[in-house]
Amino acid sequence: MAETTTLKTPRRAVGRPRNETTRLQILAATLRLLESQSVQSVTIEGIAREAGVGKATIYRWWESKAMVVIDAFLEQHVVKVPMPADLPPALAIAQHLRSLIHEYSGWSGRIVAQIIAEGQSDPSVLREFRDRFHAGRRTLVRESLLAWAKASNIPVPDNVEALSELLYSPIYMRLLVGHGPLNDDFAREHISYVYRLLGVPTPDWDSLGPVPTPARKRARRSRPASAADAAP
Amino acid sequence: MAETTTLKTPRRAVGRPRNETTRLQILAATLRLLESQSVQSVTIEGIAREAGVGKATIYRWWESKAMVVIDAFLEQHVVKVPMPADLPPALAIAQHLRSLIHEYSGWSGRIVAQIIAEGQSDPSVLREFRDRFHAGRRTLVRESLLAWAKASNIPVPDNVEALSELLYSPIYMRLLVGHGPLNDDFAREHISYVYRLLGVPTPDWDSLGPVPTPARKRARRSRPASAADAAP
Amino acid sequence: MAETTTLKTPRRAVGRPRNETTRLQILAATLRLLESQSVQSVTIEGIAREAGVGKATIYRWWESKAMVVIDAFLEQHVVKVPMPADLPPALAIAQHLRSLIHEYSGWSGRIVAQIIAEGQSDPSVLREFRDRFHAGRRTLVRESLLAWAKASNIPVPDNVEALSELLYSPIYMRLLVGHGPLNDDFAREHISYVYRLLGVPTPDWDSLGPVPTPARKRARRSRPASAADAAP
Amino acid sequence: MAETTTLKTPRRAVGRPRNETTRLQILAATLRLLESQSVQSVTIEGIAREAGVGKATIYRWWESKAMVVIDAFLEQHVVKVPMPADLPPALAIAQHLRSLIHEYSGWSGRIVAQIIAEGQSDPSVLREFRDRFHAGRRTLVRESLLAWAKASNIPVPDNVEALSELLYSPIYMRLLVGHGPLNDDFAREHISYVYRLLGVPTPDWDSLGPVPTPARKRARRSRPASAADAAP
DNA sequence: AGTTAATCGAGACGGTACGTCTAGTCTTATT
DNA sequence: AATAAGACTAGACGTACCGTCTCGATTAACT
Repeated sequence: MAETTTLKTPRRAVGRPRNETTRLQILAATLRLLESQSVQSVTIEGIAREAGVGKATIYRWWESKAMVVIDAFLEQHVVKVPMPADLPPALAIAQHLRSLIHEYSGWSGRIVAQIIAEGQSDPSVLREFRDRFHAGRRTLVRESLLAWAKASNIPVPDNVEALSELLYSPIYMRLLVGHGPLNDDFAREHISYVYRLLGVPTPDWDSLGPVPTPARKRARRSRPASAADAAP
Repeated sequence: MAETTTLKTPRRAVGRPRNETTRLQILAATLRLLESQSVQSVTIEGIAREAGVGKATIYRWWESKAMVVIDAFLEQHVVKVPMPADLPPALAIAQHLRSLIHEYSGWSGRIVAQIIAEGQSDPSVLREFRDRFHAGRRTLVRESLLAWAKASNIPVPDNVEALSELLYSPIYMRLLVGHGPLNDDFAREHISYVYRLLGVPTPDWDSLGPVPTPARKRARRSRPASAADAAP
Repeated sequence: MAETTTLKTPRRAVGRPRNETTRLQILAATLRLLESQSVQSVTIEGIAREAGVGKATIYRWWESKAMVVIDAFLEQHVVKVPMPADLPPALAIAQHLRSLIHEYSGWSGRIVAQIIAEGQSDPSVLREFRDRFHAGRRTLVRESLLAWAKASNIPVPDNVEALSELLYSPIYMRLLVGHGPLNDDFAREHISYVYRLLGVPTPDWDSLGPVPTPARKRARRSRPASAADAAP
Repeated sequence: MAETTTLKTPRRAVGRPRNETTRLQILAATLRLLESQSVQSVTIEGIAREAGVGKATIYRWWESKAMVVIDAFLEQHVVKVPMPADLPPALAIAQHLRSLIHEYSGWSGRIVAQIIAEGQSDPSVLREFRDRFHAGRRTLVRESLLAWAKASNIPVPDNVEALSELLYSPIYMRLLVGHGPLNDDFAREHISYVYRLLGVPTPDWDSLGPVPTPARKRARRSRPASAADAAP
């Protein structure tokens, strides 16, 4: 990404240095706009206006609107969906997926979906999405799956990604195609079926406790655009 | 929607009737543009120009650019990915998925992905996509799965859609997130793992024959925008 | 004009004859629109809509919007500003001019001004205006002036039109340029000065009675556009 | 103390300053178009195209097409019709009117007429016309008339404007209504009749010399629309 | 009574302009 | 240098009319 490179190179900071406040204003303004608009309908002009910043400043540091959105989203999205460390792999993964589904059912899901959407006509956005959203999560899950495979004898494929994909894809497909809701019923149905296929007992849903809603700061006041509104 | 006007109703047909040629010109022009541009970068103005048609004519019959694209795509997409009727369910489904993966690896996939992308900021587009692309396919697969379940004793879930989703989602996710290629290796890997989980022998890949490439009319001359360009 | 020609030629009235009601509907609709809009902002489309009539019907019988407006205006403008017949020429002319000024100070004046305005980019409109509005009035005044010249010995020019123009022009100029109001003070000032120059006693204003406001049917509800709103 | 200096200059001049070249391009393009089209048929889009300028730039600085036309016209109309300073009032006024008639008989007249026409549906245009075309001229004539009145004993009215109007109006009425030509014969006829009424000897026409055609830069190549094409 | 020709409503259609908006780039003054 | 402000070209937006053009349905006068 753009502004993260500055640290690496001990650049001779000639001239006025970059104003960090400005960067934060831009990201904050972007989030503010995303509370009530879709990524598509947000414009760089609009962000500049909202942030009280020159358009050129945005163009200088980000190569596209979607990149600003990604930065803005990650800036506040500190509460990433974690992989519970204190549970056995089977439960940890189940809980993780459940949290993800819950997370994606709201504002965050809309943003993620719209970032992927932007990526369909801009490969660099999609790459950025993969690198900064996806890669980490994927690694996390792979490790959990490998641990699980070592502990039990579930039929893991040669390429463990195939199983990972089996677990993840239905969530993303619902997020993007909206052919069904992203709720706890779906979570249970999906997870327990896969576990059944794996020959593993369905985790006791209630013992997992409530969906960990870790202090959502950003209320989804008026959802942006709202695409995938469920379906029969 | 536009041209789906119920023919059964003996419409008053007052005023000058719609010109079918014009409709076809618009759809043809749209396809022509989509060969070299992304859906996002195609404009209604551009379609009108290419088709030699007034903008208002497009606005009169379609409520958004994406709707035109959907119509245009379906108009030529006569070669839908079929469900082979002469094969046993297990093989038919495998072959069907394989065809779909192949189909989505090219121009069609890019268009479908970009339609879904448009849908992220316009619910009606997503709905239209589901109704006209997805619903039919889904029904087809469900019936095949039910036939299969009756014939063998694979562990079908209560809701057969859960299995359907397991089969389909990884394809759509690759299409949209681009974390991996949509090629025959993926097809084999994905299908054989799910079949293994279902306790069914992996279909003999070679006996399925080559991917049925049924007379592709529309060559993907210069791919539109190209999003999900593989990944590490 | 269009529909007046039919009478001359004993045209082979084959086919469906023209519908007189339609013609009246169009003219009535036009007047209705002119009560709240300027001639410029009235459209043929709008007239057709208001009259519940096909656009082509208007195009068939009138060659431009302005022609419709002229017809519509004259249709109701039966109460033309008359030349009082029972008064001596000096008084008749004074009274006539006074009436005209009063007439032009309201809705009628706005319409006349806007017809002349349309005429600036369409010679045929201006010609029509002259033939149907102006010619009659001009003749009337010429005759009165000649009668007056014969009766008294006012210094009439070789071309009596020059005097006519002196009397009329200031009214039209105020109507069109709006550098001053069109009210009774102006009428008095203007007429008495010209009469003074002619060596004729100023007519006794009060003896002329009130401005003859002959049963204005058409209230100027909301004036169209209103241009010449007086000035210092 | 310090901030008083900043307040001195009212010109904030923040942001990129206006490009004067652009302004001139727009006005030049407007004049170029007006050589072959009527004001009505000129469009802002057309001006932008001709000037090689964005539409928004025009909308930023002018509130209507007519305003651009007024600016463009005045930009080149440096050769205003002057009031000869070296002649006695009677002759100066005669010469001035004669020049004006000559001026208005061509391209300039058409433009002025069409600006007034635009003013009939847009009060601000008419106001602008009065302020920038008319006011100066009016003042000039009033002063000449007052000087004349002081020098001789012509019957000037209480309000000197009434006489001014008598001299000017016939010219404007011919310009706008086109019931007669704007040529030297008309000039002579009109002026000599008014002078006769004023009890002043008709100026010796030939001694006035030819109509001062002061280096017309702008040839009227193909007249715009041509409205008031004389009349019987 | 049937034929014929024109009228009329409705509205589709290719154009064109509207006035607004945003994309990116560029210019100036300020910090 | 970096920044805010904003001018600038370019071009799409969606709407409104233009004037022309089908349609189908009427409506008389003339076969």
